[in-house]
Amino acid sequence: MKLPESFYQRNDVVAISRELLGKYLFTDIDGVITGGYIVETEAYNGIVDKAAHSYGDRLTPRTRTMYMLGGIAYVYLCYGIHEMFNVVVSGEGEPRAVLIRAIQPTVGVDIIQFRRKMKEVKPTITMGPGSIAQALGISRKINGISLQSDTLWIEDRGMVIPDENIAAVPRVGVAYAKEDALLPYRFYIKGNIYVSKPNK
DNA sequence: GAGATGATTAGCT
DNA sequence: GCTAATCATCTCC
Repeated sequence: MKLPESFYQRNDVVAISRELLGKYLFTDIDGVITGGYIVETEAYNGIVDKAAHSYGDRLTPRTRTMYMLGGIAYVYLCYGIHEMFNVVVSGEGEPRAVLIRAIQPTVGVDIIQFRRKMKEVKPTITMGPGSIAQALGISRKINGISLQSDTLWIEDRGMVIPDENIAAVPRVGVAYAKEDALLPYRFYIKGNIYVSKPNK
C-alpha cells in the first residue's frame, strides 16, 4: 500500500529518512513501471541546515517546492548533468526533504538497464542519487508531483530493517556546510551492494 | 546581464 | 586517484 500523507507530514525529517529504508519506490513513466526498495537516504533539515538549499530561509523559484506541504517530489538539476530526487516532508512553509541516494531495483530491471545504457546489470545501475533519477525516468518535469499519484509513489510492503543493520553517518558532498556536514543525517542498510561508495 | 558553482558520475591512469 | 562534462540557479552589479 502507498504510504499515507500523514507519513510525510511530520517534522522529524531525520526519523522519516530512517523509516524510508526498506520502503519501495516506483515510477510509472509512459505506462512503464520501474522501481525497487530504498537502501540509502539523507535528511535535509529546513532553514537551520547549512547543507540544505533552504538554509537561511532562501525561498526562490527552485526551492519553492521544498516549502510546499509534505508528500510531493522535489527534483532538481545538479552539476548541470544529474537530476536528483527528493521527498518533501513536514507542513507547508517548512522546507524539509529527504534525498533518495540509492535503491535496490526489483521491478523493470531491463527497462532500467536500457535507460542507463548499460550492457550488463551492475550495482552502479541504481547507486547514487543521479543514477536513480535516470534509472526510474525521473526528471524535472515531475518536480512537485504528489506521491499519491499514479506516476510516482512509495509503498510499504512490510519490510523491517533492524536497527543493527542501519548505519547513520555524515552526508556526502556537503563539505562546504562546515559543522552541519558532520551531522549523522545519512542512513543506509549495512552490507547492501547498492549503497553508494563513500563510507561504505 | 555576467560570473561562479554545485545534495555527482563515469572513465581513464 | 583525478578530472572532465555541462547548465540551471543564485548573487551581485
